[in-house]
Amino acid sequence: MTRQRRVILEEIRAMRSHPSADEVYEVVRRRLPRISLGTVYRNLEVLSELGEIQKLELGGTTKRFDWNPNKHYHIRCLDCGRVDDAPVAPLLSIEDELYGSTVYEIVGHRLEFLGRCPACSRRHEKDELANAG
Amino acid sequence: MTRQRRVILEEIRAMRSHPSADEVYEVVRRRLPRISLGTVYRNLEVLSELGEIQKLELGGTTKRFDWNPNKHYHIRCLDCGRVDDAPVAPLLSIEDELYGSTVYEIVGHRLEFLGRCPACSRRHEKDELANAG
DNA sequence: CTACATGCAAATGCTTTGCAACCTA
DNA sequence: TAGGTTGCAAAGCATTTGCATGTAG
Repeated sequence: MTRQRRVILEEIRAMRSHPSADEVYEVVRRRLPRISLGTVYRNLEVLSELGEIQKLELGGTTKRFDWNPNKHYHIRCLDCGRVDDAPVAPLLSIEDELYGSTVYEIVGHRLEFLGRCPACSRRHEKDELANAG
Repeated sequence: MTRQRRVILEEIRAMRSHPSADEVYEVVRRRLPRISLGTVYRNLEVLSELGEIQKLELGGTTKRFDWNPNKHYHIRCLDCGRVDDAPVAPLLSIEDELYGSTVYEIVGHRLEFLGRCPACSRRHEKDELANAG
């Protein structure tokens, strides 16, 4: 556990959001100005393998990281990419529906909700009005 | 509707799989040797906007395309990336669980199953045995 | 004829990697 | 001091874009 790894973990836990590697880098840099982006990527990988954090592969190009390593779902804004936890209980038996009807060995599932956050929702309404007028 | 666009659509429908842009390119190239990868990307985008095909943003780095534009779920092999349809009925009311408990305007959801395809399953078992012995 | 589409190549954005120097246990 | 880790820079990969030319309607 190096200084860099410890600070990265501390900062992610302090943020309590769903930052990209680059966002983690920007925050950690305030405490460790000489840290490199590569180190951040490597440690985010290690920390998620250790089960300290969770790597999120949601839609879009950028991976995100979650201070909370427990299984839960997320909702993502289609306009700005903002991600929040989705307060929906895990679907415990959904995978059972596949037994017998797939050739795959089932390992898990991923559920993501798509929507518009309040800020983008307002902007969107305004655009609609403008287009209608 | 250019020759390129028509051929791309025909080939995706003939494949009936879940090809990446590059895989579409390789197949279409057999009929149109001078087509460019950029054209394939642009047309896949247009065709999915037209509702002729569907763009899939599953986990992993690569986007895939589906000849079937209707909503349905998929299962992806964690080892080789193979993708198949998941024979699970769409969850019609799952989004209702979010009403009132999220600040987002809900637009939809995405569900993906993760597993191991038969080929990788066999390979995995062999590895387990090797490690145990 | 005009607007849109193409081929090509360069650029983009995110992520990974090779390597020598550097810590940490 | 041995092995993992770092900073740096370059490479990798999927995708997008600028631009001059070509083509469909």
